[in-house]
Amino acid sequence: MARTRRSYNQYCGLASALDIIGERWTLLIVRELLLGPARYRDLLDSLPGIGTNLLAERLKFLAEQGVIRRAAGENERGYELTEHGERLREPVLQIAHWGLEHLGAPDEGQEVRPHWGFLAVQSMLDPSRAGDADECYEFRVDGTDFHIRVEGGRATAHEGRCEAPAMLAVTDARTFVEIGSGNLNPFMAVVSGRLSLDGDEECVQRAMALLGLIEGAEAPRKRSQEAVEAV
Amino acid sequence: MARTRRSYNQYCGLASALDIIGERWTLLIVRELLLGPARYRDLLDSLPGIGTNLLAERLKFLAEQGVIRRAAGENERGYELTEHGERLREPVLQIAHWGLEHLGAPDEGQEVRPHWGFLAVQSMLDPSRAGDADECYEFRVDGTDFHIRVEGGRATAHEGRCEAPAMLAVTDARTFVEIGSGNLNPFMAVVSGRLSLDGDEECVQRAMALLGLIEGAEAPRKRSQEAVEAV
DNA sequence: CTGCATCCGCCTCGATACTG
DNA sequence: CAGTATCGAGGCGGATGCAG
Repeated sequence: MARTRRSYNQYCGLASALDIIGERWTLLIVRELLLGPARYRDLLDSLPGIGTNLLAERLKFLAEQGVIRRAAGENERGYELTEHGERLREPVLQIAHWGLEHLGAPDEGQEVRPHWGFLAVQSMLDPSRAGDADECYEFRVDGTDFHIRVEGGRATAHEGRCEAPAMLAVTDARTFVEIGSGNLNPFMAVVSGRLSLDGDEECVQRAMALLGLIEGAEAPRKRSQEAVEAV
Repeated sequence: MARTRRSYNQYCGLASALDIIGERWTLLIVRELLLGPARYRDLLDSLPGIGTNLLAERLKFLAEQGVIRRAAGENERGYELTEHGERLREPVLQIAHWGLEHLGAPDEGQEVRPHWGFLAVQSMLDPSRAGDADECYEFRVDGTDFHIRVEGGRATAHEGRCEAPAMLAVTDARTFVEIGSGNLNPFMAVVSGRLSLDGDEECVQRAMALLGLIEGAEAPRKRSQEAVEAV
């Protein structure tokens, strides 16, 4: 007897979306796949506490709903987002950005993964702050490398290193996310030796501004795009 | 014995956000408050199936976390979003927009509320499509009125009616959301008498285009703002 | 080893009854 | 009207088993 899945039974876009991605762990699975294809074991490792059965069931359901698919690549087996799932990137990044403010100092027993730093950077990136510069900033977080490329007034995040970065930041995942959360000032982190910053001073300033880490210092970050207003 | 709240225990913005707004019903409560302050009873009515205890607990927790507060207004008692909660508007609207595609034809037993139509409009509004026009479009959905004002290249949604609307749409909530979901063509709805459209033809066209209902017809809607790209 | 399925204790959820 | 208290049902978390 096919168990009938729990639903809000509301004819509303949000309720419909939450029927799909509103269950426990689901958006965290999407988060992992936003950072690239992943195998079953990778997902288990990045989601400590999830039951193996739950992960399997979530994956199957998300595939049925067209949010993810089994990666077709030869030696790149595993799961990946479909285009439909990929369209969750923007809202999920914005929610991640919102949630950064709720992070306090890292607690014992709290898991951290270097690639979450990559996610944090993507959520902090404010494209409207990209100036006329044409340069890139590289980050090395616990062995996971990524960079931001500013080009033609657009700022984009990419995996891996880049050539001739205008700024190079080296740190551990915990420190990186703690800076993003606003609980740790990046320059304090340098002073305490937890972060290494190389590059021209102005470039460093631009990189920090691009991530909303300076200029407005402790003020709550706010995305520039206020698309819709309701009164 | 203070019960320790369930948490993902991950030092990550998204996990932190989901610890707050990831539980069942929570984002639907936020949805209701995005549409304006509401009393306890209003929320119960708009969230059929929620337990009274759950609603009370969610409200208390959201207030503790600074997402909502008890409305201070004299005769406007109830709950409302804080500024912090208000910053969930953009991502929540985008998720609602994403979920619209999953809505099929309205099912028996599915609840509909007129103000969800207002939400759908806000999620469908693509500000980049606002042209040079200076006009407004009025909607009357099962007695709930709202309008879109296009002015100075910006499109904003508002409650209530407007003066001299360039377009007036009158329909019921179910039909309205069904059109937004892409399952019902607005002109077919007019033909079948479920929707009444008044106004200059060009204005109607502009209004439909603004909501992504024509031009690309059945193609999946897509927000114009691709803020961050990851490769 | 990967990708699940099964089983079980527990906690959250959903519905109802009850109180200020 | 605005919640609190209570309790059964079911989803979740963890351990284990098993097929490819």
